[in-house]
Amino acid sequence: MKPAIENLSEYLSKQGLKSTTQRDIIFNIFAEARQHLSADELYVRVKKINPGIGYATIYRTLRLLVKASLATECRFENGFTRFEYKNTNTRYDHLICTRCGVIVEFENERIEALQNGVARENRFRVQNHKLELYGLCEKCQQQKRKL
Amino acid sequence: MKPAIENLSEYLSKQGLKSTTQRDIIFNIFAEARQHLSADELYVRVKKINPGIGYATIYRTLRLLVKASLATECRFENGFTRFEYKNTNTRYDHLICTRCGVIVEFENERIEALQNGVARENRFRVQNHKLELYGLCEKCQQQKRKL
DNA sequence: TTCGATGCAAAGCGTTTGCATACTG
DNA sequence: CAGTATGCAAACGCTTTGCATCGAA
Repeated sequence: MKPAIENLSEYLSKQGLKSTTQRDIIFNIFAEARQHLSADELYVRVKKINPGIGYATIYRTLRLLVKASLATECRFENGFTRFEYKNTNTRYDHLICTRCGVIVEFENERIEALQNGVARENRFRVQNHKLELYGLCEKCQQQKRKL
Repeated sequence: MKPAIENLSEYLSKQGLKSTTQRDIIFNIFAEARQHLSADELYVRVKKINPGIGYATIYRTLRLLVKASLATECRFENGFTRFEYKNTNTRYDHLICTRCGVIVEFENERIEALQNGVARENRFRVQNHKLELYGLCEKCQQQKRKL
């Protein structure tokens, strides 16, 4: 895992890439959201600020952010893909409610230690991992009981 | 988790659905493969036995198998989707080589116990989970060293 | 004989790309 | 000024669907 570069322009100048209004807008909205966004959700929000920005730029910028380690792409079950702003507080494991879609991040170092053990037994060198627990959040459990 | 129905015709008759040559061929090839197959890989294999079968039938049958709890759909990172034959030996956790794509299944009850603990703390009721460790398998680590 | 299942082709969806234009460094 | 970034629309890959026909019960 490379350390995240905290700001975009640093990455851009290091790579000889250009800083543009669009990239700034997209990155700011994305970073401020502090939640998992789909490309489309991001597009809608960006449009409100600058309606001229196209879908392609959203996707291109998201890929750029992933390369810059400023974002992570998560493909959940049911086909939905979300992007997540990545900073030092980002957790890589998720609880996902299959009813309302709420996502809770968590981290558990004992689980991670066991994962590393499993990898070692299989002579794998782990680069990254993904742990997702699908189920019902508290609210949805209650609502389901009422039905 | 519902218990897997070991054979397809049992499920079909229970649901008032029809048993067809196509479903039999697809299911047999799928079950015999005993490995993760993409819809396309399955299609190619099925074509060899009965070239008349169309893509749509593959997809429709796969969805049927998932409903029947005879298959699981796994969406891995990098966008590839695989279907996995589900029987009592099926493990739900995977080690995935990011270089050659090999998939190793594993199971670790200590990890699962910790997962349940995390869910409980967050008042989630877990329905199913997904644990994927991405990295390099032994062979690919060695090959990379040579380059 | 009825109603589900099939094959084909077309549509759908989310994402990527080619190209001419606009802008940054 | 050179070369990257943009917006648009078209292309893309994978999956689903509409429809006429076929076949199992």
